[in-house]
Amino acid sequence: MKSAARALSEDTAETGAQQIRDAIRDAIVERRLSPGTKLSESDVGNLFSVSRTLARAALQALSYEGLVSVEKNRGAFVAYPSPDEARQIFSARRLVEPGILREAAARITPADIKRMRELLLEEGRLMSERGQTARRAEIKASGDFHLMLAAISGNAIVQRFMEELVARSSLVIALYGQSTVSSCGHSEHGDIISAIESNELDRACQLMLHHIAHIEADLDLRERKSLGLREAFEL
Amino acid sequence: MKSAARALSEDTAETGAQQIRDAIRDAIVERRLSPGTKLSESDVGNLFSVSRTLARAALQALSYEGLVSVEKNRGAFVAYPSPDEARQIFSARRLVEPGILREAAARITPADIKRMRELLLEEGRLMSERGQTARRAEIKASGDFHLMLAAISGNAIVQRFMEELVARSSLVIALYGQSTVSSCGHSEHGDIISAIESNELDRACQLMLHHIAHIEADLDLRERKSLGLREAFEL
DNA sequence: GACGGTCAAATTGTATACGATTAATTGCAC
DNA sequence: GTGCAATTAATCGTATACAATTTGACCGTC
Repeated sequence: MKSAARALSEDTAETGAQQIRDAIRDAIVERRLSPGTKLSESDVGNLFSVSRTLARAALQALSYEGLVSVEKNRGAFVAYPSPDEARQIFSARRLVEPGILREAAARITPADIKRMRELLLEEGRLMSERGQTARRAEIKASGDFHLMLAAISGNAIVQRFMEELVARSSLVIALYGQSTVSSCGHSEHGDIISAIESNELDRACQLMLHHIAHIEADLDLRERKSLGLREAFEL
Repeated sequence: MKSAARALSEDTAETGAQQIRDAIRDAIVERRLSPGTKLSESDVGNLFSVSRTLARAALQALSYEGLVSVEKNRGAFVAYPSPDEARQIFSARRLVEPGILREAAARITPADIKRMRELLLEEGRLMSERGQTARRAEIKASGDFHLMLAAISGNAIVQRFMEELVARSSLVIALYGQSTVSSCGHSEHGDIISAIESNELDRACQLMLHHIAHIEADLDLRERKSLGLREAFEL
């Protein structure tokens, strides 16, 4: 759907920096790049065969999305969200997603529901598969559920906001997630769709809030300071 | 409060591009720059005595906030939100602001209330004054009310989102606003504070929604398509 | 005189170059 | 051998330079 949105606006293809940005973002969201990894401008540039100018632009863009943090005169790193940031991310999701759900439910079409069910199926299929590739695809699919709702809501601004929140959630889960299993309770997605379909709006919102709480509950957000040397050895 | 937030993070002062970005943003929000105005990279660079590199970075940053639109190979322009975009902006505000209000109410301190009351006083004072300078200050103060609530909510992510929404709202009002008077019904701000103070949370939310609806109602969002050539001449 | 195409001016897209800041390594003194 | 200081290497911050694209003008032709 992203390519479609890009196609219709034609020259929104813009500059090559966008492609690099998207590539790096995907790598971060799919957790091929770990939080804290240094992203040197030269390295990024060489990797994509462009100058530092474009690499820098891409990194700047990612910093606006909160996926990388650039420190003055030090460089860019894959963001390493603090426990507090993590809480804020999920707090923001609890704030926004019920509203998105209501908007989406008001505009959803049978075709949309069909596509969402297909996405769910794909998600389930990936869940049962083995291997890193499947795991990464699953991570993406699980986020796509929430993004698709945002897309259906028809509000591009809120949609972009959700894209940021979902991406950053992935980082948080990578850092603080405990269970090895999927980031999202898969069945909960299906329940939400069903509730929407049967017009039980309030219940759908409740399910959504529970779903988010469920994800957050799987995190271990204890403040393990970046280098707790003392405790790391003196235990 | 912005300078305070910047001061404590110290080297978040970052690059000179940030300053340029802020300066242009202020100019847009205070409506010294009209929607559609071209922002040539060279001109911006010369104006601030920096190279095109920094000017470009600043414009890119503003485009992420939706305040300027950069068209490939054509340049950057102060954003000219379409009626549909305008509706999305206010729809997003209706979606987010009640939640912000609830969060803020849960954490607000007497000191916060005092500061907000001071802001309200300042707002009222500016409202009675004459002149462009006062008008611009009033615009800013009226937005600051909503931003302060977001700040009190303690969620930096939601806060940033609100900053974007408020800034873009200013653009929309500049374009489609009808009444010459202030962008926001001033008294409504006071009512909201009072409701929060007396712990009437639901009523505060209702007031907020009405307030937003009130702003939107003052707009003339008839589709005057940028170049409705046909209708413009064939009538 | 109107239409079409070619050319020139201006502006953006990208790359490279240079200065500044930070981090690391080496060397020296203790 | 340890700790500090100065130097070196690497990386970022910014400016400049060149290539590509667009825009408006000029000119010839119909």
